[in-house]
Amino acid sequence: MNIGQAAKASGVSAKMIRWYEEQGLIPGAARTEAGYRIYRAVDLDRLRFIRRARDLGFGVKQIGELLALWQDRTRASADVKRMALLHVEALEARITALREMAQSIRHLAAHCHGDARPECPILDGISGTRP
Amino acid sequence: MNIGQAAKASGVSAKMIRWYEEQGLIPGAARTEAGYRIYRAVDLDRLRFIRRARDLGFGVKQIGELLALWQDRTRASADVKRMALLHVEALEARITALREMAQSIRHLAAHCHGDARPECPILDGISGTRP
DNA sequence: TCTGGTGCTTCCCATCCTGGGAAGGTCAAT
DNA sequence: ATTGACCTTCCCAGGATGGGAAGCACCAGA
Repeated sequence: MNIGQAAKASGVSAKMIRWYEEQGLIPGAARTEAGYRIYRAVDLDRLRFIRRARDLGFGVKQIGELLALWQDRTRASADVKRMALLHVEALEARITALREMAQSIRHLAAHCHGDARPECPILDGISGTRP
Repeated sequence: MNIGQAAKASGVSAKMIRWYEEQGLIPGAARTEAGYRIYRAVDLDRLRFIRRARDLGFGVKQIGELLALWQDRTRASADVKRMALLHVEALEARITALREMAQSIRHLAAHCHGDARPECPILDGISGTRP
């Protein structure tokens, strides 16, 4: 299977497959004589794992750790759970930050007429004219 | 006022001040004969504006637009409000995505014993073993 | 006046993940 | 044999920030 087919089958673009290989997230693929990368079904499992982990917001480094845990038949589920919950906390921190931004802007916007007049509490708020 | 003092007074690091200048967000500062950038009080206003806008999650391009609106005494407040609410929507989209990630992980983790045993629904979920 | 410490300058690198595109080689079907 | 789709590597971009190096400028104290 060529990289393009592996990309379609796994949902990871060919570009990203090459990049994950470069980052050490997947082992260097076998090559044909012409230099084409060759993938087998088992490689697709790993790619799909990576894609799902990415969809869950894990970073490359964490995905590496998850892959190691996945391959380690003797790992304790506690190790995985700890990683997962730490990641949830990180996500929640980002959510909180974004929510505060949105709330601040909504607050400013609530006082803005939003008509043809130039007076604008939003710009006043950002500029500090109206603290 | 040197760039270091402007940085302290505005809350924008010297590095970022240079970068904003390069990006066209602030006009090229005047220079001493030795090449040092010179800032005046009015420049600080602009820097503080940028910092607050950044704190609200606006990107460089949007901050440029906000600055233009800020300087334009004849703009309609509706224009500003539209931008602000669009940005709120963008923030909410990101929040939603992050919340879905966190929720998915929490769901997987809820079924994970988190003890010394190797069985782990989290890894099963990511790998697709347990769809 | 010399000197040391601090601050300024530019330039490069790294992050984190993704995509675009160029130049050139390969494969398979016509 | 030609063509079109696919592969290879390499470079570039983004968006915002920080680290650090090499070299020059400034100021206070001896």
